[in-house]
Amino acid sequence: MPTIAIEDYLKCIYLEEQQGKKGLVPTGQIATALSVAPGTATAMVKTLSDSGLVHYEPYSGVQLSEAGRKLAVHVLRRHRLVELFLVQVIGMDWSEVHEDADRLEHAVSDRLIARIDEMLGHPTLDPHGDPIPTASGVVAESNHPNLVNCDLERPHQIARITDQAAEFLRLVERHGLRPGNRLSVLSRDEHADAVRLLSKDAGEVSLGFRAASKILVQPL
Amino acid sequence: MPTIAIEDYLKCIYLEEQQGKKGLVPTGQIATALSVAPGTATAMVKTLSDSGLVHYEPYSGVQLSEAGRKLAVHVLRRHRLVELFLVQVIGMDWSEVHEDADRLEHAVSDRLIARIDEMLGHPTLDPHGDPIPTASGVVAESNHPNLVNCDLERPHQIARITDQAAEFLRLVERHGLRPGNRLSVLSRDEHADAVRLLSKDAGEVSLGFRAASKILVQPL
DNA sequence: TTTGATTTTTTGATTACTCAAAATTATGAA
DNA sequence: TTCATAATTTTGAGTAATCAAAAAATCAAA
Repeated sequence: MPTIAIEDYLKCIYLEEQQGKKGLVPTGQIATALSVAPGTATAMVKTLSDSGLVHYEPYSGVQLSEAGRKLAVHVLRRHRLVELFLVQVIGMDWSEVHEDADRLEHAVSDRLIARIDEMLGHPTLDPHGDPIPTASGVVAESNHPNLVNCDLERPHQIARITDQAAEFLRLVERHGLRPGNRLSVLSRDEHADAVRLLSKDAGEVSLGFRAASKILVQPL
Repeated sequence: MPTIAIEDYLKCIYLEEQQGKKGLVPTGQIATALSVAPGTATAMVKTLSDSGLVHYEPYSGVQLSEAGRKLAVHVLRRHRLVELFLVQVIGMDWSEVHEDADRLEHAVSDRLIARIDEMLGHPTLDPHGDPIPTASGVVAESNHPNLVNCDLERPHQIARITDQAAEFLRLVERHGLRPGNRLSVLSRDEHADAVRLLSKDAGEVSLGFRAASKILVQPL
């Protein structure tokens, strides 16, 4: 039975593999993401490798094995279903469910997660627009543009927020940028590091490129 | 922040203090209840004592301190609210929620438990009839008779099942002895270790004294 | 290509929890 | 009261996860 730490590392490696497009995830990146010392991540990565959950290339990084990917996706499914459950059934705010889900994902049984999945009608997206993996481990990949590379002056609908940090989500919420809402990008200024947009909900808003790239949209 | 193990030990000591009427809970009893080696329980009890959560008398046993009791009751509140939630909201069977609750009780935040409490209308009893401690730590104590010492040939209502072991609850369920159901005790035979009863739901049933003592009732 | 900076790994320790088995203390029957 | 039995504690050891700091490897810039 995988420990909580192992589940956390696998989930982390999976998410880093998703965004950083390169092949291997360096141990330092894992350490930063999980807020542990570099040596700790190296040590853990070695035990993951010994268990056959990752392929580890010293001084280069790791990559999930098939077994590791399966486990990581299973954890991610629990996390995202729990998030949606907390919003839809418990009535919590979408911007504050992440921390709770981070702990519940290790405690919910398969039986319980199956009931939740059923109650919610086998949903495919969590409250942040992230895809919910199926019970068999399939993750629907979408390739929405983000606010940095989408068309200018064109109506879009917010599809997904790819950063769950509480402070970021609070900012996003404050500017009316929750998934589903409409907006269009007015202009971008690379040098000023600024993206100006018009939100149907909260009027004109300006974001840095870093923040803007975390908001995925769909042209209408 | 208390670890999961510490929460488990405190909850266990609390429950043992409740039923075994004597003052101190022996370490061996804790070891048995938690399925750990005797020496493990002794070691843990010492760290609990060092943290001021129990009063420990070597070779005699332990007793919760005020701080320990407070923490134990807090865990118990989470456990029982989660159990009721799983039955009422998720629709799980009352006889199978204990294991899930045993893990969720360490993962639900105060914020979440407050929402659950509100959703359920600030309930006072869990699905087994056990009292749910209040947020401030008050536990309503009741002293129902059980099937061994209640009046014979008198209609009673089942108030509480004081053993959450899955196999026991399945047996209880099979004989229609769920909380709320009606029954009367027909006869008892100390030598045969048998209590015969008439259940409104499932007809005549015979139980041993050990099992019968775990079922608490209320005269109608 | 050498070197200085960065990243990664190694080393040595620590905390939390656990076990098996030996040593100790308590208990109860003769 | 004594002694065998039962319960408890101690001892020695192991696993899992972590850190700080030293050592090694890699990378990039001159």
